[in-house]
Amino acid sequence: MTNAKSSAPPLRAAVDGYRKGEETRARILDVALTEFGNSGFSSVTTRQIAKKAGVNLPALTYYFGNKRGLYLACAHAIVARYRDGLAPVGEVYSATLRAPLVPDEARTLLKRLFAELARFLLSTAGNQNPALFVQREIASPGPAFEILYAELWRPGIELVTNLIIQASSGLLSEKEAQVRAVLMISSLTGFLSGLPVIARTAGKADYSGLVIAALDGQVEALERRG
Amino acid sequence: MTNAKSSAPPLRAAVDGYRKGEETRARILDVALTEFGNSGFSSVTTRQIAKKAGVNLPALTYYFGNKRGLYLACAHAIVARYRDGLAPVGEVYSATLRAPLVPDEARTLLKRLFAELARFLLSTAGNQNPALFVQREIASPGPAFEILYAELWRPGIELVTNLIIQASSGLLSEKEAQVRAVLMISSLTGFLSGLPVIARTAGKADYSGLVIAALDGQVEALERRG
DNA sequence: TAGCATATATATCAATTGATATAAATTCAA
DNA sequence: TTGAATTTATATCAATTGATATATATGCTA
Repeated sequence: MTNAKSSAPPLRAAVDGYRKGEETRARILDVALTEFGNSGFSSVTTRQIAKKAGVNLPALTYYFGNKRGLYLACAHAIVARYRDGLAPVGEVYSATLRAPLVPDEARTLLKRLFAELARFLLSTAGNQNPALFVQREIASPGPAFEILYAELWRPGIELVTNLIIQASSGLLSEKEAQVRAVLMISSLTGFLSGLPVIARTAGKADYSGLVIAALDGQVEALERRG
Repeated sequence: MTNAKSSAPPLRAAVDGYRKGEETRARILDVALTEFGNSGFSSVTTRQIAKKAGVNLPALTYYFGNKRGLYLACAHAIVARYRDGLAPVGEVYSATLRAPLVPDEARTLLKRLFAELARFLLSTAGNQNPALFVQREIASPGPAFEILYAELWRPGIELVTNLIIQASSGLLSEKEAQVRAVLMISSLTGFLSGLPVIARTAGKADYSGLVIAALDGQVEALERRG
């Protein structure tokens, strides 16, 4: 006996037969991703989301249980989106685990990693900014903190820290490398936050090239032996 | 005729005779700074603030008009705090205006500026994080956006951009320099957001030295002629 | 096409929240 | 000390918000 009430499905899973339902589910999630990402959990009302998604209020409950559930679904979607978007650099991760790297290899991997990350974050369409969502949740922990911390933030920092240590041929301590890792990643997400504001004065150009160049410079600037 | 109701002062200004009032006003502002800074405008309720400040609800209205007014007062307080905290580097600002700088001078000034900024931001007591407040407001504009943008963000970016251009002896374009400026400043504020999370695994040590060293490295890495 | 699971819509509830009317208490100067 | 200005407290309002009970419509399969 798992559930007393077997009528009225408590939650709609992401996979099912009925096509229509999955579409509206996706539409709601899409809007929620945008709204929560831009304004945060408590600034957004369920009615706003329902309206923008073209559904009525109980639909949110029907598909996601409650507001918190919808927020968590967004977090999971973001994690998945990162995994997809950064699949090309999956090799980087495994490479660092395989064996110690020559410093120059580590630098190359770092550059590739940040280039891919910058491209991914700067290209996400529909003014959905997954990085902003994550940043907000890290800065002031909400319902989705644990997921995003465990699935994205911590592994990301660890990977970059590890690569930085190897790029410096051990010149940098774990702590020093960690500080640099956080600074570099933060610079990217912070840049994204500032982008709409920058676009006020400067044009709304494509910044990925400039950002990648700057990050390359930072990698190059890491302490090296000799 | 400025005001129909001359009874019941519509807002308590910051300066007045009555001592007690100014104290509670300051206490409310102090709590608001912490709460808004940590959680943002709409996550914080006026009751929370009133309770933590040891006053009752109408006190907020009495001193600040409404929630928005209190939030704006926080923004102004933050601007003032920045001005005070960064007074030592006021010279930097005037120096860049005086005359063109030799690249090495610009680098020195940049390092000093970031060192002071890092020290200031990493040392603000009472878990009040002015940078987080500003960052949030820039990332998703709220009632205090215009103030913080005009008084802090824009001038800060412009100053750093200007210094970076001079440090690179004109090798970097305005846009390239601006990207680097945003990245560097963002890295610092982003680091602050992540600090509580970092302190989870690593200790809650004093990071200002490490951060300043890393930022120095970034300044040193700026393109230079020859 | 019959019938049941799925999906959408209406109306409404209870709690929270920002705000105010109003009264009591306190402070300070003459 | 008196008295007016200032400050604090009580009680309450109206709007918003998340959530649900309930009814209707739609889609899929046998």
